Amino acid sequence: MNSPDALAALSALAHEHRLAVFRLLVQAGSEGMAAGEIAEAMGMAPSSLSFHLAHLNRAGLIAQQRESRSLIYSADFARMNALLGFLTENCCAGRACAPVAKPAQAKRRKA
Amino acid sequence: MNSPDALAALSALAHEHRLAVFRLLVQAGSEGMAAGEIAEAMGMAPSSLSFHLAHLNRAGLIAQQRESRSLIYSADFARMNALLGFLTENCCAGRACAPVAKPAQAKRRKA
DNA sequence: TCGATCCTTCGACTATCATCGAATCTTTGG
DNA sequence: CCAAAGATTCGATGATAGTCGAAGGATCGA
Repeated sequence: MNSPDALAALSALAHEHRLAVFRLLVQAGSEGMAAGEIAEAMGMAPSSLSFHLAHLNRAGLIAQQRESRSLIYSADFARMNALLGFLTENCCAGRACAPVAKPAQAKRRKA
Repeated sequence: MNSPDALAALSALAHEHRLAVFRLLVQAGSEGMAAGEIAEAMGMAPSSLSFHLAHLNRAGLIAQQRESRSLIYSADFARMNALLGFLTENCCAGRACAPVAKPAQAKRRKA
């Protein structure tokens, strides 16, 4: 992942409602959720939610798929993983900034 | 790290200039950099930079330390690590963010 | 085809962010 | 104490984000 993409992803997650929506979709798993379900769960106006979903979608963090009259949204785990990779590489400079890192254990890790 | 803190950190990093500043400080390591040096490296007005540094500081991502007339800023790796931990835990739902997701079951309400 | 459902787009409004010069604060050397 | 250096805070301005009702596009059942 490059800087502009990471920036887009960060910007998408850097909002209370969008972060909550994304976490909801993460919990929903690969099955995803319909826009209406999300709106109800979040208690927000459909048009407002749509705005945020579009934002997350542009950043590539969620995918959209039509199923009958409903639009199903689901989290893109690969994209999220790529973001974590970018942050680890570029914002930790090879230091012990690994996600869920064990205490600094130099080279050999004992299981 | 909790949601509000993660949100503050994400919001701080979700800006082109601030992300660049943070990466610069990460490269600078524990030694840090003076505000003036950063401003010159970034090519931005001192007051603008100060605005962004304050933002990063509020989010806990950087630390401030006076050294004579200069103010030295340095990246807080522990904080960054905490952010990565939050994202991994809360935005990957223990799936280790694997591109290959888990079992799918299609049991959705029809329209 | 028609009406209902589901969702997005549009339009207008408000709130917050980003920028930068000028003024201000802190520290230092003499 | 005074002047200079290094940064921040203030103030004004332009730009962007977020909200939500109303209107419009897509799909389905009958």
